[in-house]
Amino acid sequence: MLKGADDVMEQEDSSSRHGEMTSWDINDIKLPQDVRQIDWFQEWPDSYVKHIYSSEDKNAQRHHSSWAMRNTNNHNSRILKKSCLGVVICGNNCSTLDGRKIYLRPAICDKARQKQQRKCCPNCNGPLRLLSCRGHGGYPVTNFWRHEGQFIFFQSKGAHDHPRPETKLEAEARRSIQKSQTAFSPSSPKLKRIHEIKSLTGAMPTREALPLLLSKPDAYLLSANFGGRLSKSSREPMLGSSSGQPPYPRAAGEDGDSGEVPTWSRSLALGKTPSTGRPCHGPAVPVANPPCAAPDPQQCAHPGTQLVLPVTEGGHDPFRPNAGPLGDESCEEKSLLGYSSSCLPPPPYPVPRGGGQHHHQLSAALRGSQGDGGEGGRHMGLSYCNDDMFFNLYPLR
DNA sequence: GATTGCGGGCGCA
DNA sequence: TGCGCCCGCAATC
Repeated sequence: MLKGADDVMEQEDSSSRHGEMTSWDINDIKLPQDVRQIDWFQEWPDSYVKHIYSSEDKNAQRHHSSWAMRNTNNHNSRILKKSCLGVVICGNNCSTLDGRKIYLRPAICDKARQKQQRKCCPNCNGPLRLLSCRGHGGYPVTNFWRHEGQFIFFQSKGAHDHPRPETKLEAEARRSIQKSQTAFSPSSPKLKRIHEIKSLTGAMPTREALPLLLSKPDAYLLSANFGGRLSKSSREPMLGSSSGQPPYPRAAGEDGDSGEVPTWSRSLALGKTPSTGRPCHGPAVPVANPPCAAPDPQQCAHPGTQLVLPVTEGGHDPFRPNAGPLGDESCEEKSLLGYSSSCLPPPPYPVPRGGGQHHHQLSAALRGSQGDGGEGGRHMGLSYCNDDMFFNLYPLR
């Protein structure tokens, strides 16, 4: 199935960019050991890419991916194979106030996933639907991990044909908040304060009130460090000790993968920053009045405290013509997300491939809501961001 | 409770 | 034989 195309793409990836560096296949009996450059850990590997990580890289050690990847038995104990589970979407195809879609992270465990699909959309209370990944010849994208000596070889086969789900940390945060919602009674002082603020601002507080509900605020900072560049483990690829000539990590995105915006930006976009700044008055996170076609919006358990994570940029270029079974949805999703509501300015650096789409989305956001979509309030622009946020965030880089 | 890794087993091409 | 997938188990978080 599409074997030929796969091979071509792999050839392109492997030979044209790094020469001998990636002229290997995960199934090779012998993998290169003369690695001079190792890669930053890629949180969103996509397409037919290969990476060589340091065996010291914690994320690589744990075979992390922000895609929801489940273990697949390939009957080869030397090569760990994982296949993509896709993304959980709202069956109502609802949008948040600022036009973002619901892209939940599928539970990895089968039972948990079934249980998850019985739950309702956190935004409109509609049914959830699993949008499975078919980016590899109609089958899920597969990732392969292989530990060889001081390196961890990674190979991805297939291009995700669905939006990015929320990251693991985001999913955990969402669960924490949902737990918090049930833990707090309506008369809870914290909830009361949230409602007060809401009544004052017309929008949910994000940076002040939400942390009160979060059980693990540190997780957000962790999330910010999950991305390659900021990851401690990635910043310290400790390979020089043995080779004498340290194989410095290649730049993210150089290998033709998603080259995504650093995770911190997404995390910050989620209102995950510590409450150091003033509240961002954008529709950054919560949805007070979900503009969805829910059967009965009042079914929402706690409409005022629903946290609808922007989840991902969603703008993942897989919104290509073959965007899968949800043709119409994918159309609409093209205009999604981006920085428009993230309280975060665009990265001041050229973003590679994957990031390019973010840049593109941002440009669209800056242009306003022209083009597709056109739903009111979808692109709220950067006026919602405050300058403090801007200047406080960039030093993080 | 959820995630992760492992391995047995089955069906298909 | 390779691949995709299901299932169960154990360890871990």
